[in-house]
Amino acid sequence: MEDVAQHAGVSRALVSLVMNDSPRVSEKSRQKVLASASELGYRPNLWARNLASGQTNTIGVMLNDLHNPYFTELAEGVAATAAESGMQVLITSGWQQDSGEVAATETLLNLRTDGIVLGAARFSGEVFEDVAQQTPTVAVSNFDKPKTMDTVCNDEARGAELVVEHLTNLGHTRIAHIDAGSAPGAPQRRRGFTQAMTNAGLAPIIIEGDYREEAGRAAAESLMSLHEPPTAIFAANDLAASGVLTHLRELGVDVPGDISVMGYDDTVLADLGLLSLTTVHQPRQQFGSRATELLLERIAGRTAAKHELIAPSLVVRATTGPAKG
Amino acid sequence: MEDVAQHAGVSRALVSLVMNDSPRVSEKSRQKVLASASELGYRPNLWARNLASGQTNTIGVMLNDLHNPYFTELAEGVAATAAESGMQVLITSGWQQDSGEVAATETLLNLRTDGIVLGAARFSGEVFEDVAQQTPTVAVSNFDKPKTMDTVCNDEARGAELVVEHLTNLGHTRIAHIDAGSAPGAPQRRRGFTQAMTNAGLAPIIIEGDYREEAGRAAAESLMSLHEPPTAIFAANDLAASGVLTHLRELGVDVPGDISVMGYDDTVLADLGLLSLTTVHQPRQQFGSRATELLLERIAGRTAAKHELIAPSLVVRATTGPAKG
DNA sequence: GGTTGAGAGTAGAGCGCTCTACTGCGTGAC
DNA sequence: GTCACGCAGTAGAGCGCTCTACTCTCAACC
Repeated sequence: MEDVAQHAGVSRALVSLVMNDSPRVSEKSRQKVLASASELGYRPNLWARNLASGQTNTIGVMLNDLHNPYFTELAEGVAATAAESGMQVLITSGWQQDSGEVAATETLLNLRTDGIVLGAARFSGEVFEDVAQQTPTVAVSNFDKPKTMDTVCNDEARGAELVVEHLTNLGHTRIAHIDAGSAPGAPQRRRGFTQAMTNAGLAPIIIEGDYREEAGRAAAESLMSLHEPPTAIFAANDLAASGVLTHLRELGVDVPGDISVMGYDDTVLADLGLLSLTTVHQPRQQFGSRATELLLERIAGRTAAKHELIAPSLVVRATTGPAKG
Repeated sequence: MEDVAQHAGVSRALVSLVMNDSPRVSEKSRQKVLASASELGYRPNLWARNLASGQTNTIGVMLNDLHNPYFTELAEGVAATAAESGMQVLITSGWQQDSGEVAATETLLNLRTDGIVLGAARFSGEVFEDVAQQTPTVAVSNFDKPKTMDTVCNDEARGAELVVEHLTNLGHTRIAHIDAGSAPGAPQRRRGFTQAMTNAGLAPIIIEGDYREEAGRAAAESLMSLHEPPTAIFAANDLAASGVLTHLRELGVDVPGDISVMGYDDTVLADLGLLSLTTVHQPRQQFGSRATELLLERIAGRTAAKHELIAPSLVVRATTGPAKG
């Protein structure tokens, strides 16, 4: 910077003004400085800039896992909205471990980003509430409503309701849900399912499982060996639904002629030709962009906590049809 | 920091030493400082630390796209290897745009990370060679061998060779390849295929396509309407292979009884029960970790460029079998 | 008792920038 | 001719840390 100032024959302060697009600079000196800068290959040192200005113009995003499209689409939403307000985005990942999440968050905290969007899988409340104490924070997750941060989450109950509505409209009454125990989102989904079934005057059938394909396959096997198998299966997620479809195909059961199958999440799998899975779409990017909007509000000074639910939508493909008979 | 020093009754310098685990500190004052620090909720400001120390202990990773598991697994490899040497990893994404890639790289450059791993899709050589001029750089991509940076890339030719070997061993002679034009990796794959076929004394059949499912479906349609359809199809990637399988199922063609199908990449799709696709596995994490090793060497002072190929491997599942007849 | 030296700690400059308060200078009003 | 004011630019302190060079203390040794 010193060099640039000298080369252009001005003060360091003026270089700084130019680099920050200040209006207080005449066109002539702006050109002069810009020319010298590019000639000398000068680029402002962000560390120094942020240190001096006390703000980083950066939003930190902590994601549980980069493999999971759920989280990366979330990040994409954050990036898009952040870009609109001229903010940078820095991503750290917990690589699927709780301890990694904490370390990754710690990194962001040390970096003094203006705010943090948490894409944590599980919510170790204590830890993260501590974070929220120190910097504006918005969490995208399914958990309680902490006072120190905002939350954005999928309306899982509504999602389960959409499933039940769709299937009952098709005339199904014996509907089974493969649940995923205490995995993220699963309890809410299960509760929503039970509620919606009860409201419809139907008896919910629930079978244990998890979010993996093998679990779907195993659950389908149990369900099909029942005295009176269900006519529709609502899997924990798309991957589990894939397991269900695999097993049904092996049995020679026609989908959706004999049995309807639904997934959840609307991942890339659901759209494959061989699956064409009817499923529930979560607007993941919207989670990210809404979270960022809330974060910007917080950075601007709001302190009261907001908690928002975002409504999912139904995507009908080829695995659901009228109930048989 | 000032506060901590005062609270513990020591100098700022000592606090700094404690925070950096210096051996020059007595156990007693270390405890004292640590206690004060946690009591006051002090955490070192990374910006200031890096500014003062002139090094960041951080590796930057620029990825073309976070959606693509190829890139995220690459990042995972980087993170794992970087962690071993106590380095932090910061990720930026180009969100699938060439301009985004440049901007994301620029961010890392401004951040003065100790080095950069480039996970660019296309290689706009000029731009990135410029980057490599300014900081140690390793690229993971399929392109030429620039002098200013190291490269790690998949041995696409070997991958195609594996495919041809596998299929010819099963007795196939009419093998078609759906290519993906000039998409990343595709030309190398096509060349490898042609070469391997020629070496085996067979005539390569090549049909145009791309990396999407629909392209696979369309290509399969063309191939099956040939006077003498191939007995094996090697798709551009797993997604295209899925399109092929979808079309073949609609036609009632038995896979692998009538026709064998192979994908490429070994993505999560390939392992789905309904696909069970024989494919070629790219050790993506290994790309990342090897790239990081090379980067660390460069950071340590090496300047001569190294260019490494990493060998893929065959994953046999259920879509390939002996040639009919 | 004096010297040496290792160990523990400190002072203070400096990293590369921003930002507040200030200086000149030219212009227009009276 | 004088004063006020706005514009362009500058000086220099300070952001929170590290790091070099230094001091001080105390134990060991001759």
